[in-house]
Amino acid sequence: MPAPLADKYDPKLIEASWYATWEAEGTFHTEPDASKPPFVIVMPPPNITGRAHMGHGSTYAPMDILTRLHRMRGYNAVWLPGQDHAAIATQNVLEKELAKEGLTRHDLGPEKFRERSWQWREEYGDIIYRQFRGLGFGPDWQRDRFTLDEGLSRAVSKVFIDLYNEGLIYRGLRLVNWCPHCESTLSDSEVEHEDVDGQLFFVRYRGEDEEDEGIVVATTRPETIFADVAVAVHPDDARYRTVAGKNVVRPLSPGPIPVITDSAVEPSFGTGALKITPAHDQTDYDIGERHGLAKPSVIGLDAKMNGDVEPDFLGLDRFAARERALERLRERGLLVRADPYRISQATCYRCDTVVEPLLSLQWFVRMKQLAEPALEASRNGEVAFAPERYRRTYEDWLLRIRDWCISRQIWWGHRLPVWYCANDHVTVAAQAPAACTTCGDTQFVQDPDTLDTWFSSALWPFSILGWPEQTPELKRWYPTQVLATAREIIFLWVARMVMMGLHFMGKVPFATVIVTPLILDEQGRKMSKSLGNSLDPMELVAEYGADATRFAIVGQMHEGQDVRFSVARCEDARRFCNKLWQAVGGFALRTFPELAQAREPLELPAPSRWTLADRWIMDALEQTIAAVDQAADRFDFSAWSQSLYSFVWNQVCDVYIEIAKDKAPTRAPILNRVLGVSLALLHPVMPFVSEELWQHLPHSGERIGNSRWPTPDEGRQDPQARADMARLMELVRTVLALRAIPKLPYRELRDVALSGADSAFVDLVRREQQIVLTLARAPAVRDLSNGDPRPAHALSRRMGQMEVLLPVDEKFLERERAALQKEIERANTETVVLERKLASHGFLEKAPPAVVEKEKARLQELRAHIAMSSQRLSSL
RNA sequence: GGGCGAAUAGCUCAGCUGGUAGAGCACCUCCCUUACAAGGAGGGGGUCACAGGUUCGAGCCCUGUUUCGCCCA
Repeated sequence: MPAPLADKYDPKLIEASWYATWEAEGTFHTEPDASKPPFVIVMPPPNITGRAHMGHGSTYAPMDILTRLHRMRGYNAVWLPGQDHAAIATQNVLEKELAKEGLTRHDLGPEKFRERSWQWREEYGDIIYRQFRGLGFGPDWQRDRFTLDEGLSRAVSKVFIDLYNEGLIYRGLRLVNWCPHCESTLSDSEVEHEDVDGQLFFVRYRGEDEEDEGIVVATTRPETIFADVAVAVHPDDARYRTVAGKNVVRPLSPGPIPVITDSAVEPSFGTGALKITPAHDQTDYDIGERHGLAKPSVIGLDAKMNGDVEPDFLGLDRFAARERALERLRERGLLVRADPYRISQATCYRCDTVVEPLLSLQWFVRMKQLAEPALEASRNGEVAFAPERYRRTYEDWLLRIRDWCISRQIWWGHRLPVWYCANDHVTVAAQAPAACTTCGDTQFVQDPDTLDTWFSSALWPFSILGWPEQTPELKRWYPTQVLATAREIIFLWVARMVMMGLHFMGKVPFATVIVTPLILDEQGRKMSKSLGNSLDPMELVAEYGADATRFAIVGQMHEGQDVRFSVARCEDARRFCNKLWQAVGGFALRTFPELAQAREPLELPAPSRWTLADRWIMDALEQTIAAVDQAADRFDFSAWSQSLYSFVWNQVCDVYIEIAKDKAPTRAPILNRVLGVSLALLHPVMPFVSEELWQHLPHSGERIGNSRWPTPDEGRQDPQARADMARLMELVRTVLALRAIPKLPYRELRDVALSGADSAFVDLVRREQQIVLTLARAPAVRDLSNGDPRPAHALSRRMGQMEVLLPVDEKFLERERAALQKEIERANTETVVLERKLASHGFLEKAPPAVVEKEKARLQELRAHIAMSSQRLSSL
């Protein structure tokens, strides 16, 4: 037996110790088991430099919840953890560390830098895992993998080689996104676009003839004029018909360049004339290709000016060069004007540096052929999205997909399995070949570049399972069932996993992608370091406990809708934990010794012996089971949490427990069942408090996490009990509302009288008197229909056809007048509306008869109500 | 510029296939009633963003507009 339950709920006393117990017992560990259906989730690998943030709450908590749920449902459930070497992120973090020592990574060189990276991982890589434990996340830690592990590296190498041999990977000179700070290429998906205030400059390109005014071109990047090879206009643009085909003079590094026509030019932008700089802009590159133009470059990898520029520009930073270029144009009288303009600026997703498009020889994956099956898999439903709308986001991207630049000039990561001989012939192989097949040379240099981290991430769902080895895990657990992820990586990660999964495994890697919401601050803004509005989930855990933190986050996750988060949610969630704690420990265990002593669940008495309250709470439990079970299937974590919150609080605590204070013999076993099932339904969401309380109640099995998930059974519903109880509760609420009249002393109440009640209700009240008396805290309830005199002074309120009376001292009646007045007013306005409705021919003829009848009955009732209340009022 | 989402009580959000609106928090009043003051009871508060339309009837369906957010270009 566990130690007695503490009087007060304190998450610190239970969470860490339960986590340690579960981990030691191997609760989260699973072997492939063919006797059960699999339920597998691969964890989006956090960066080794990562720290838990609220996004982990919204993304990882659902995975933890679903894994725990399916374990309880009897699945072979496993959540596979792992970490990502996150090359660019790690490099950025390490460089900051090195800077503290006054060093750059170049002082160390690649070898030492890689050592430092591994060392860093050893020291700090575990931090986020500890945080995950603190949040109660339970992946199968024994299966932890790292993207740079030997096995996963082999998978990466094999995929590269296979794709190369299939002609799907190639090396080419292309315009790539270059981050001057990271000193590496970036794929299109790693570039972020942000609108910033800038200027649009109008620059004159004179004609070759001195007299010729030439053409005015609008540009945001005058420093690239040196690399202009043409000016382009739209072929249908009447303004430029005469200039097209002639030459104009480049205003910096003066020289003749042609005016060409291309339909890609947008005539409404600027002057409708575009300067063409193929080496520094993607659109220009495409136009240049079409017209066979040269691609001179004037910006280097260090983002400084080079190449064919005017001498004083050499070595100048690109932004300084912009200023000087403007100055120069002004001097030459060629700057026509400058307009304020919103520039869509491309920045590096890891360091925010403005990205420079540069011409470079890099490695690419040919995407079209890989994208097609991935598109088809979505269209035919092999992979589904929740919410469904993200299917289009995914498909649209695949439709417009471009080749993926995968070589990075980062030092930490998977080296390209590419070898160059002395004559620069390429061999793609895991190991350096003995001799070059082209020239027979035997000296090889491995390509110094590494692969985009997302390249290895794309293989995660099968590399993590041991591929290319045919492991039992791979056979049993691929494809997985669910992936949960933030929407910003649908392209970076999800789509690429689908492509690679289909290509190498022949099956989509997961059946359903849950796209989790953004956690916003109270004002609906994205949490960010620069705004300083981020919440640290670990601080929330310290303050409110992991259960409350999880409940607070997940309790708002409704159909993928973004979540405005405030700590008030945590407070509310913690109150709920406390409420549960008190219900189980403070009430049930203390009131019923058999609950504190029994080992096995108390046997439920035969339903024939259940009281109305028993039947009612069991019916409510049944409805809750159904609601939660369905919510879980829809990934509606909000409905899941809210159903339990209101069931436990409003039905179990506010009503059933009050009634159970009579200690009738059925109460203990019913409470045992109701609380036990509630805790089980709650366990995936709030693992700790549910386990602790469950252990103290009679239960079967060792751990709540391995107990059976409650399943709905319509046969156990009891609509009669539900209806009877609803009527009694209405009476209770009416009485309570009456006695809440200010200044009415609590003990003033003598009894409750009913006037005009129907006999069925009188019977019900007589039978279940105790419920009314307990909940309304009234000494007695009596029916006046058999001639009892009406009390001389009473507060009264109508309830349906009848009237509820509370005899009180005359002095309390003053309030009654106002209350009645108000009631009559309300009833009158409603009557007017109803009368109008019932006078309408359209309504009578076209509305369903049932609706018409209902409204008629309602009107009748209202009229009676008004009559009675008016009478009361005048008699006062 | 394209796509998607949101707009309902002071705040955060529910409201399933159309039948005149709900919860939690906050606020006000009362109550330390023997599980819980991290509690209990009651109460006030909403022309459901705006304008049209469909319908007997619209928070819900259709069209347009505005504002905010996210993604893509």
